[in-house]
Amino acid sequence: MDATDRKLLDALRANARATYAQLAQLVGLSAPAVHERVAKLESGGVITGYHAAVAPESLGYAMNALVGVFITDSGDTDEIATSLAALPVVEDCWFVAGEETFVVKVRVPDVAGLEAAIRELNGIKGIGRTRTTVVLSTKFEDRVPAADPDA
Amino acid sequence: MDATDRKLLDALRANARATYAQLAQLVGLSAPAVHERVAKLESGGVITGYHAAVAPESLGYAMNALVGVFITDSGDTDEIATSLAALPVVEDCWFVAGEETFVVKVRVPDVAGLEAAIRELNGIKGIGRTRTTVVLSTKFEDRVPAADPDA
DNA sequence: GGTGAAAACAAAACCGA
DNA sequence: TCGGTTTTGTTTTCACC
Repeated sequence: MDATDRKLLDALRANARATYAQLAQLVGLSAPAVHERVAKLESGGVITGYHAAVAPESLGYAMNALVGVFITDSGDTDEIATSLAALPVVEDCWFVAGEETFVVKVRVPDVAGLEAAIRELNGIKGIGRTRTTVVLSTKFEDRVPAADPDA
Repeated sequence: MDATDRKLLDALRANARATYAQLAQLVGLSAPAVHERVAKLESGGVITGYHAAVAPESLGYAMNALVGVFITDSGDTDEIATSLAALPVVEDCWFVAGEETFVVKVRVPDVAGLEAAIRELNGIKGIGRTRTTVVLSTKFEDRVPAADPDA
């Protein structure tokens, strides 16, 4: 992983549909050379995928919330994580060291959807109570630090 | 936005570098027709971008944490949001209705980086105190509900 | 929304430092 | 080992139906 690789990573993070010719011009190499580097970044597990970002409101999901999950004394964290993964409303799931055991981010259409989501969460075996923090607005999201220090 | 558009969205979310020919085969249309649909989804603000997902550990960021930000009586939320945006360690920033005013997710290399991040946050004008919840492991992340109900 | 042709691009084999 | 060049097949993009 040299400076060229980091430049390629930043370029692909900004636009995953950039052509190899465009990337080649950016880093001053030929297109096949860039292709080879990107292939190595993919197979080496540095690049884990390419994803289109979709405006959630366009799909009718206008609301989200952070929910702290407190487990019961007998709750099994692996089992609970599996149950959380089975709920489509749960967008992110972090196992944390804090007051709660998990923090999840749920994405719902409206308050009725939020109520349903919280009821679903509270119904999961091993979950004691939840603490919900409603997101009023997302200032920014998914802003990974630049790979290239001169960016 | 019909069922075909939703299928295209899901396909591009799974693989943003899919070719129009591949997408065309998936939805049973011609490549130019798919191209036109995708262009409309882009210009209509449904697709907001295409991003390569990079394993944070590959860039030396092995740790992250959720930090609740409590503001002082005189704190201005817009001003604070701007200050938070200026910190590269802050990956996500939500303005919330709860005990805290903001919740941010920070991405750091190690505990020393976390300490530096918390010090930085506490140094911002208008921020009173912070409450940090260390993420032990990310069970999953950025899992937007499928656009296509039959997926 | 489909078709077809021109231009651009991607992937592979091969050559050179 | 890494990058450049060439070649071949695919894809994109445009005009037109």
